[in-house]
Amino acid sequence: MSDNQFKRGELYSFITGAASTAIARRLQKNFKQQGIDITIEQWSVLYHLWKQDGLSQQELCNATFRDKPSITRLVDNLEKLKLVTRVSSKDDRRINRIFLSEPATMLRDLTMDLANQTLNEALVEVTNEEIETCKSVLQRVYDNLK
Amino acid sequence: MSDNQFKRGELYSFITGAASTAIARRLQKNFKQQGIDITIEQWSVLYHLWKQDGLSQQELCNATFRDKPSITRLVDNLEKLKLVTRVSSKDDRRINRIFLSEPATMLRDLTMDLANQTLNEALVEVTNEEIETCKSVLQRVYDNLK
DNA sequence: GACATATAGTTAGTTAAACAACTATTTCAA
DNA sequence: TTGAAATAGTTGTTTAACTAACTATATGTC
Repeated sequence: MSDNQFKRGELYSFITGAASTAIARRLQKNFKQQGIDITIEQWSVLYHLWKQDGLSQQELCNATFRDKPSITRLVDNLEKLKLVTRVSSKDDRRINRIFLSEPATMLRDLTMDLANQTLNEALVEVTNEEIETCKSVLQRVYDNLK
Repeated sequence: MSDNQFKRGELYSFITGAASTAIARRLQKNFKQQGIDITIEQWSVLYHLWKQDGLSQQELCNATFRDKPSITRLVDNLEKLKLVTRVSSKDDRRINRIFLSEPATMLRDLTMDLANQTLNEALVEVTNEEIETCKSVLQRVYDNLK
């Protein structure tokens, strides 16, 4: 294996996403400690609905980088939990708009606080400048591949 | 929602791991195009065995950040594909050592090349200095949470 | 030596991701 | 206006992650 390959090999963590996995696991643990029984994936859907309620499933696909079957099943499970409801659009009956329930609305502030707290735990000893660099690089990586 | 929370909200991508997900998807696609029918998760196990053959399942857990059931099933599937074999240790019969098969050994160079190629696609327009910063930050994040 | 404890791995159940194949509805063009 | 193509969503199948509960083996202490 060439030196070049060896050096690249150190980028293994870029592929595995160890850091984001660790953050997601910690956030899940922090949710659980507060008695909040939703998955991080479900939370990520709620996150976008808190920003704008009534998104279609396709819009949720785009927002969360998930495919349509994934969103179908996440919405299925969120409906079972009575956190959202599907409402078929009158204008275009192919479209389901997803609306937050009262209990889901109430989860917003607490879970956002827990997300901030988790990020603070994660970013100890990381400067704002470094964070900006990471955000910028991760965005470029995403754009390069999409 | 306070300004502070709004700013933090932009760190959403740190939680979702959109960039590493995108890299993994692209690598999977590149494998498939070359007729290589293994998952990225299976590849990540082989990756560590290529560095050191005969690791125990527990050592694979540590190396890949996975829990024991996940490794049990990944090794199950790799065995079905005839890419590895479990060998019970004589010294300590609780331990399985996992050894690469001949076909798995042959996959090494091709898949490493594809991983490098995928990272090159991902890191277009990213400087070496930025990469170093990201690696360092992601490592600190991981260490902060483990 | 015996028993408590720790360690290595497996099994079961739920949730999620990826892919392919499918239905229903809308759009658009001949 | 009709029929092809595009769009929105669902279903089925396989693989994987996480938790909890489990078995088997080893360790260490009294």
